[in-house]
Amino acid sequence: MGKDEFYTNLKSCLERAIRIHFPPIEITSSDIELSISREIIYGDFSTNIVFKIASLLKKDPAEIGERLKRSIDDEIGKDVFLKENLKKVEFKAPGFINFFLSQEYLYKTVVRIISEGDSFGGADSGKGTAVQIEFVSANPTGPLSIAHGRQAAIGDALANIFSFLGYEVNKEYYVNDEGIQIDNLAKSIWVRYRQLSGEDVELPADGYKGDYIIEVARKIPAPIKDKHSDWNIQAREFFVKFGCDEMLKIIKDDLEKFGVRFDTWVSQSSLTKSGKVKEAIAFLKKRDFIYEKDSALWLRSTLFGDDKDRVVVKSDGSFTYIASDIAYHKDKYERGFKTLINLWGPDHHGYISRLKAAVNALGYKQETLKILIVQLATLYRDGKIVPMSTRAGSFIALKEIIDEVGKDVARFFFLNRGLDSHLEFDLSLAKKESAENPVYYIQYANARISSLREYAKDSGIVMTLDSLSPEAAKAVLKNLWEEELVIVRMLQQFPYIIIESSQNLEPNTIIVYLQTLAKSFHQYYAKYRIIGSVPDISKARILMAMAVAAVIKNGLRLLGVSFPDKM
RNA sequence: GGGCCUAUAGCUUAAUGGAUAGAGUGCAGGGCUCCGGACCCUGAUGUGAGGGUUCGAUUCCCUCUAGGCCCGCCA
Repeated sequence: MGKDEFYTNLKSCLERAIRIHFPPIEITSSDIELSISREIIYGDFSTNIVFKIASLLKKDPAEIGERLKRSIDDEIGKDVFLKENLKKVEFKAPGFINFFLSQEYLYKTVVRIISEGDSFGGADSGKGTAVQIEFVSANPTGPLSIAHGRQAAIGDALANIFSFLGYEVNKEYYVNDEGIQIDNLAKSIWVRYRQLSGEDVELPADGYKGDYIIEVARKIPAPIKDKHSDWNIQAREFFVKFGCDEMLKIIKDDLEKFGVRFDTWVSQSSLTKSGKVKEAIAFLKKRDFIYEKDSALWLRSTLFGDDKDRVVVKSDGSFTYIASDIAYHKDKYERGFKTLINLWGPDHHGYISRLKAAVNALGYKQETLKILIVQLATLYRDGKIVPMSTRAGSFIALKEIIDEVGKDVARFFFLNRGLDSHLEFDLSLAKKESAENPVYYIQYANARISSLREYAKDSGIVMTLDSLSPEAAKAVLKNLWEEELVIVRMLQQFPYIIIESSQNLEPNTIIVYLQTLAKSFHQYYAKYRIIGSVPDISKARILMAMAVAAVIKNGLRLLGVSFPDKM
């Protein structure tokens, strides 16, 4: 969890208390879990270490808990910093020790949030480590689908989260511009282009039937018009290039609409042409991880946990897909990335062990390659499944979804559940719900606060940290009541939430947090007046509200969702 | 046949092995002459089935049931 001063101090204090008062047991630092309390009544931080000690010593947790609590109190008594920032430590049955933050700490937190603004919740724990996230990487044979949308939303959010934590993040899109499907695309465009010139040519049975192919064919410049009347090598070469370029334009356009921008685009053909695939195989051969059988070249992936060895060079001399992927990942590491994160669809899960084996054979640690399987997104309309076939041309593109429900709702919808769960996107439901989507609930809290600040200004209360020194602000904040401090206690959790979300690679964690925070604020708002007759109370409450807005904005920004001042 | 993912309220879902399983939506009621009603309050409905490990299981293991996906010298 967090590495900030308070957290580290508290944890080492806890460790000392255990070491000193329970010397016979072996408890390492990693055994001690100190986490954000699940409920505010259980304090701000909790540990369940009592259970562990009790079970090691075969004693009653109640007895251990009381003893440990006293030890912790002693240790805190010796530490000026903790004494100031902690209000109380309690032992609560069945075996938790809960830590409550002091009001002093909470006042400081409000001031810190307002002064740090956009950067509150971030950290430099990444220390500029180069991390690459490769996602979407859809074949350029059609517009992006709903499944790609889900990956795009997740990949982009993860990239934001890592860069917020101080990592140097690269977002990459791998373009599969070689192989049978691309030939098929080229041929389909060629057929449409011949048809547009009035020829009677039939689309092959497995050709791409979508209307976008006709649109692409229409874009073929006039000088080419009658150049490729036959399907031959020259035609193929031209239509592959032209088709990929045009499809990538469509894909980039869709992504742009969705607010996702990639830093780099790497194509499979560029790896092949540069000789990197050959090099990678030669490299593995030198390390003796490649052998020949049935006139094909095989990778000894079984040495690294794969079920069977894999062909890398077919008997006809051409490369398999894994061959390009080996070269691709070798190239990623050579570009200096320390951690690689790949987002894949579930249809590729069987591919994980072979790529990990390959990475291992290349001499890199498997743990540096994290492959996240993003489960499918199935599209429904009126409870009925909408078939999604690129080839048959019958599908709803991501673009249409964005057009129907808007970017914010779409992104939120995609992020609002765990990666592992299948996502059911019912268009009719999404449209119906879009008016009352939870994303608006969160955005609304921020809009309310913006308007509140306008109102405050009109009432003659100007609140900025420029007009109020941190010391003066802290003095004003003494007017906060218990219910307001509960909200502040939630605000101070934000940096830990970000870290948690980066550790479990789930942007969803942030959404859950933001919803809870927004709820607390709305409840509070309905119950109390913020701008009232006592100026210092009004000021304190506005400062609290400003801090809430800052946290909501930072959270939404990481998710790629907007936070308008007016809605 | 082998493997991966999933199963929580009518629906969509949350919960690093911990405390009373938390929300939204829907349903039944109620709330601004007021800083934004895209809001708030009250109520009912619950972990697919069966075993096991553990002080403690929605979470881990096994079996079963149901759904999705994969198992090529395709990409």
